[in-house]
Amino acid sequence: MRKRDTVRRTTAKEVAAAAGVSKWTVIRAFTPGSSITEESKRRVMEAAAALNYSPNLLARSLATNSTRQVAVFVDDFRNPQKLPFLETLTERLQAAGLVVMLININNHFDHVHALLHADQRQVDAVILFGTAFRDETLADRKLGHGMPPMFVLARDSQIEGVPAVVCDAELALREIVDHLHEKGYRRPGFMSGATALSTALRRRQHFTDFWAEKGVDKIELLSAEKYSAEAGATSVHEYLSRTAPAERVDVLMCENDILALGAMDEIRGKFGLRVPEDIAIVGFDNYELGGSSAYSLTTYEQPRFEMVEAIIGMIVGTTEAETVTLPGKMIIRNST
Amino acid sequence: MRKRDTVRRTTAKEVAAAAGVSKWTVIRAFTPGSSITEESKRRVMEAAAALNYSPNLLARSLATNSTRQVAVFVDDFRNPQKLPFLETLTERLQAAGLVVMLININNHFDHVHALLHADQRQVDAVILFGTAFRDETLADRKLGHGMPPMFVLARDSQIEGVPAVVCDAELALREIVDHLHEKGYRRPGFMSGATALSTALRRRQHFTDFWAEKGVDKIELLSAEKYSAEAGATSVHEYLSRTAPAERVDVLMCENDILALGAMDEIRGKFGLRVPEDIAIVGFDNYELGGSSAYSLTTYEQPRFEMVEAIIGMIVGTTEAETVTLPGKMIIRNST
DNA sequence: TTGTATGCGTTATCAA
DNA sequence: TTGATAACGCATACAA
Repeated sequence: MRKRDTVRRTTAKEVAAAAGVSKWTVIRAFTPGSSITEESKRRVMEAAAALNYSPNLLARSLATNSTRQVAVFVDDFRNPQKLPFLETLTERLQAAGLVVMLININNHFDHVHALLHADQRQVDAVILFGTAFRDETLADRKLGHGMPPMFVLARDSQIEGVPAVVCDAELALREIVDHLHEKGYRRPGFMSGATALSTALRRRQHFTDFWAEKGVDKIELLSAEKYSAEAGATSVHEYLSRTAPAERVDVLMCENDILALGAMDEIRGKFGLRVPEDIAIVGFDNYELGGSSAYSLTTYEQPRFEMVEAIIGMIVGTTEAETVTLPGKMIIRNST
Repeated sequence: MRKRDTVRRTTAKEVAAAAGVSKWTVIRAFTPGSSITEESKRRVMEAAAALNYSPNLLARSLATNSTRQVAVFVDDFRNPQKLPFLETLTERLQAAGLVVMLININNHFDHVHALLHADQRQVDAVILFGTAFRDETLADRKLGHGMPPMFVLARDSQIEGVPAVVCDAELALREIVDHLHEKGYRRPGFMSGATALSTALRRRQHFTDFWAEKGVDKIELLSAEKYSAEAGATSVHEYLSRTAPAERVDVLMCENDILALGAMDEIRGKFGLRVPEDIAIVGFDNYELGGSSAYSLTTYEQPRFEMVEAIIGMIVGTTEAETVTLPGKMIIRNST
């Protein structure tokens, strides 16, 4: 590992010597609200400026037992929706004096390893911001005690004592189904990404339930296995290939925008069908490109800012955190 | 700030007591290559497992003067290309035993603040992975000494002593211009995102130079100011509105895919023109969605894996790092 | 208000 | 090989 310049960081001790006070007075000058005379503070600050001193956060963390670092676990970098969320997360956390450790959860470094590692680094909190976490492994009792507080973002949490911040799926699906029904669609289909996930199952269940309320019991279920444009295309390709035109769905709801865009490409490009005349498409997330005239995708926007604020409130809050469900916004465009 | 469970992490001292050895022996058991008997190690490891001990990385960092944390500065979350790069970066850094601190550079927290902060946290290195850094401010002498080593990813570096890893722009633009010329285009345009950036200027310069070599001296220059689909659309809209059809470019090269996709939407959607028949489009980055049949965008792919490996090599390397230029790959699709 | 002693949990160095 | 002493830079508690 390359070494930083030989110049060491100046310490409180050195500033103290320069200012002619004890090092504890230097500490006080840098501790808001501590008792110190104006004169002492001024002299310390002058010496500090001259020596280019600033407190060593590492040492502070060791002494205070708080790093002001938050680990964010991500496992799904294919979903471009992650990016605006990461932007908002980092921005708001930084504003709160916290900094993000971005942890890539994958086969080589799974969430159990990651959690152990985050604990070793003494992070103040862990945000689970992925799709494919298996709740059971995190609920493992070995991990139960002494670990940093965990929170789930944009997904359900089945883990005891681990609250989540989610977009209200029931409300979202109700609005979507209402809209589709009103538009006259009657043969709905649902494409899910990861069928093993409780969040995915829940959305699908709401979709089915609300259609049932309207007297539509037959829901075509497609499974893309993953969340990518390619997976969406493959899944719809397989479906259209094996289904006679008269039997096909008239509207396909995809679990997220990326699946929807992939499906749309395949439907129009490879099969020469029209959207929404032959098959209408609905996504979820309101990814920027879905709004382009090339797609004009009807979708549902998660309340990103509110969600991020909520999870930060949980992290910096002092009271016991509880799962929060926030309403999103229906975005109707030309694909339905 | 919420406190972690009252259960404190077990320390080497406690393990030592349980195993009946001194705490230094415990440390040795966890230090590969240190001299310790098999028997001692076994007893320590047993006690450690029973007590659920693992070394505190914070304390280690303070003692060794190395945090094994790398700060990554990002200022441009609109470009989806950031996501795969972040994925590769985190994955490869983690494999090297390093972890990413993701820093959002914006108006409230500029790169000078961020650098000072990263220094306070004693990060082992800083990766500049944005578009709009102003080189001058980072070259400021106040920041010159004692700061962590800095490296620039996917952009030129004008900063003395700060090496960069970039995709070979000269090669890329040569291949692109060759391709376009071969296809018969003769009235080229270039849309840049941020005209103030040296990297942007360089690409444009190569584009102009290579066309000049082929006897084409007139290059239409568009400026989108920012890097977003919307900015690309607005820019091309303004251009087409003020330019008579006969005067228009026959091919428009955009500085990145997002600009290109935005421009393409506008050209086809609002102006009813065909791509590539009326205007051909070229992007840069090979963003996944550009490959969809809705766009089928001709573009240029940066050698992401090689670039990441190169920058990690610089970080963990012992010899003086020098700017590395790597060849990318031309991706020809139907938009040209 | 200011200075002193002690602790945070490791690593580095030396002596046994 | 093992134990002991010092150091990393700051914060907390207490005494002056």
